[in-house]
Amino acid sequence: MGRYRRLVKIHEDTILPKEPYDFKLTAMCYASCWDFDGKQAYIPFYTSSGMGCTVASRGEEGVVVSVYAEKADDEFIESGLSVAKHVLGLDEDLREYYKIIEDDPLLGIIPRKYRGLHMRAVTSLWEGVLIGICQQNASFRQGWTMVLNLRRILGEVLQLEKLNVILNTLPTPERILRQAKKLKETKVGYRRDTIVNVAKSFLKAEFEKLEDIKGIGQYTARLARVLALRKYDEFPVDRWFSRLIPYAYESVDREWSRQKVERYAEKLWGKWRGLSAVLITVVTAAEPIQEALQSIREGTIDLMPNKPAPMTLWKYTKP
DNA sequence: TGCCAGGCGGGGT
DNA sequence: ACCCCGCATGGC
Repeated sequence: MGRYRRLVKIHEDTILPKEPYDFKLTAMCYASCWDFDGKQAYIPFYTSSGMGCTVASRGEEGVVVSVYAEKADDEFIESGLSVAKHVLGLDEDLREYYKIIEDDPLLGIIPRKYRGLHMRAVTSLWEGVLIGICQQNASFRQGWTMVLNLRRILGEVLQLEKLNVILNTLPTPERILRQAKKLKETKVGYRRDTIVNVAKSFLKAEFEKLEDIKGIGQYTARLARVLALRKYDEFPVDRWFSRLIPYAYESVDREWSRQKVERYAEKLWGKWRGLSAVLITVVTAAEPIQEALQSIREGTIDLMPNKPAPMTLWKYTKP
């Protein structure tokens, strides 16, 4: 413990993203200070022979992608480039989706004012699940505090040579189990049992669907698949959406059932509904439900408020 | 202080 | 197929 992994630069490339594409907006989406610093996006990844990290920034002709790794090995280059494409959605074609949400009362602002914003994905299903568990029965603020604690206390520490950058990754299942006692310090509370159980299941790879694992229900499983696989054809329904969707789209001031929300989302956004779920949290700044309803009512929703939100988290976290 | 919050499973009906 | 409760933590 306490040791840094030093990574050196082994490759650089420029990738042309599919338009419409805005690098900065995408890189800052749900990014902490370890994921985006205002210019560069940092994307750590694992391979069978060690750790790597891709650093991406906007260049003249496209997105400049540098691969850092523990060894100069082609395996890292391949992984680093494909992880960057996936996480930043460089090959994702949003033209059809943007047409669908053009006149959407919440999401319409994206094709109009924030064109080129894609969801920033995570690198693995495991990471998606970990993030999902931290959101269970917690506010945006508390949930992300837990995620950042997991990284700070249990994560791997990477040092990128010559960049003077140090960043913490989410812990692997192995690290969770090896240091299960330290989980207490991360303030995940009773979610600790779930996290340990899920780590074991991932290590043994002994499940067909995420929902088969105790502690993972509809919401967490769907959110994990949206974030990690860009599997957008399911809507992760929670209490927050059950209040917000009827309020924003039908002026109904009471909660809908999960099934009603799911069917309504399918009608509005079709196979893109999972993406809509994430982007609705982005445009509403993921405020607690009462405040979110108030902002909608008063027409004051703001993507980039002067407080922690999906698009501003990177400014409000400290290493 | 004593609720309450982007879930979940278990145990009741 | 429902309803209800407790679970740990932080914020107000």
